[in-house]
Amino acid sequence: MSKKPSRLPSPAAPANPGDPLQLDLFVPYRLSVLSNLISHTVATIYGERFGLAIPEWRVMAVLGLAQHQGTPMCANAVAQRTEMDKVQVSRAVSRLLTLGLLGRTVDKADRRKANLTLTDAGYAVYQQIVPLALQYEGELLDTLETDELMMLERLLDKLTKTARGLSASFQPAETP
Amino acid sequence: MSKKPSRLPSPAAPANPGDPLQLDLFVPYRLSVLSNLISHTVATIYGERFGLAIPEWRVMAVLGLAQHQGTPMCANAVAQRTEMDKVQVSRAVSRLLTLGLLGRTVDKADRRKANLTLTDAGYAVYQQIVPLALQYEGELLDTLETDELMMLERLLDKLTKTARGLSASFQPAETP
DNA sequence: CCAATTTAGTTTCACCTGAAACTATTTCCA
DNA sequence: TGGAAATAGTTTCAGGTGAAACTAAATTGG
Repeated sequence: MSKKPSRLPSPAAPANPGDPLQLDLFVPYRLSVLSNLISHTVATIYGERFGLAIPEWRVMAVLGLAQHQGTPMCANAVAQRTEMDKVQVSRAVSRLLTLGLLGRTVDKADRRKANLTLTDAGYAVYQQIVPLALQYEGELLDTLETDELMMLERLLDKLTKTARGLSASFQPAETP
Repeated sequence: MSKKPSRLPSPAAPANPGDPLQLDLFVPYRLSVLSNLISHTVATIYGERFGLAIPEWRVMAVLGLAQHQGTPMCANAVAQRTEMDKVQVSRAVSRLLTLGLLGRTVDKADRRKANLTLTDAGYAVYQQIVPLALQYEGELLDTLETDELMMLERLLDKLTKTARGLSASFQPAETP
């Protein structure tokens, strides 16, 4: 008849005033536990075998793809692509430079920018990590049926979009 | 004919050697972005209005429920319930004690333990936060259809279970 | 019984992290 | 032009965090 009863079988939500909240039914909490669990495992894999932390791996991941496509990237572009902030990228890049996995060349046209590329050593590491990462993802998703996998994709997209909206609406934004 | 082609429409997974990995199709990465986005917003809400960080709120959440059920809890039980480690719990508890939101009484029978309870002030804060938390969750999930919501539940459970298994298998476990 | 082990919880240490301040360069526009 | 504002990237600072060491109490078994 009407639209939809605004989440009837709702997760944690009795939503009657005075009702308690059960943490392990609370979606933000559950997502956080899941995400931390995965990140921890993945960090262990990268860390033990390659001495890389997740931010470093992410930088390499986007640069590896850029390399593949022949498009050099500057730190700022990496930051946008990875959704990390520029401080994190700056630090990850400097560690990767020290490790000799990255090269940096100041842009001729705009000397504030520097193009980042994987060195041969960096690309070799990249080519070792990619299959490991995909293998982990594969094992994680292996118990899901095809329809569940499709829905997971869809849910990640929808929730991320909604969460972005809520983030913006809760952090009022400055009006200078 | 056979089981299932082992994730055909797989997310990030071309899985052919040499193929690149596209970060924004990689499920662990996407989950991390989503979870961070949500945690950040939620932390802002709790932080601005109550001066509480997420670990503190989690401790209060489980103690609030325990209170509701008349079951007092010690720090260790809180740690298990929240999936935080005991260090984190210890710190959160001591901050909450300082804020006067928690009371602690050393257990008569086992003087290593201490029962933790929300003070009246703590319970008052708890009762203010719960609706805010549920409201945030509600808004986050509001765009989902009923079937999507049910699938979300199921996916969180399945993935968490699988991730736990993978975590164990990647961190060999000690054999003393 | 009492030494060895286990358990509850705290402290230490070394590192990570985000926000804000800062430098260097470029762009904008009066 | 040339000074104000914007942009790329780094550094600083003030916490937060986990692993490991530590304290205190309780349990175990010889």
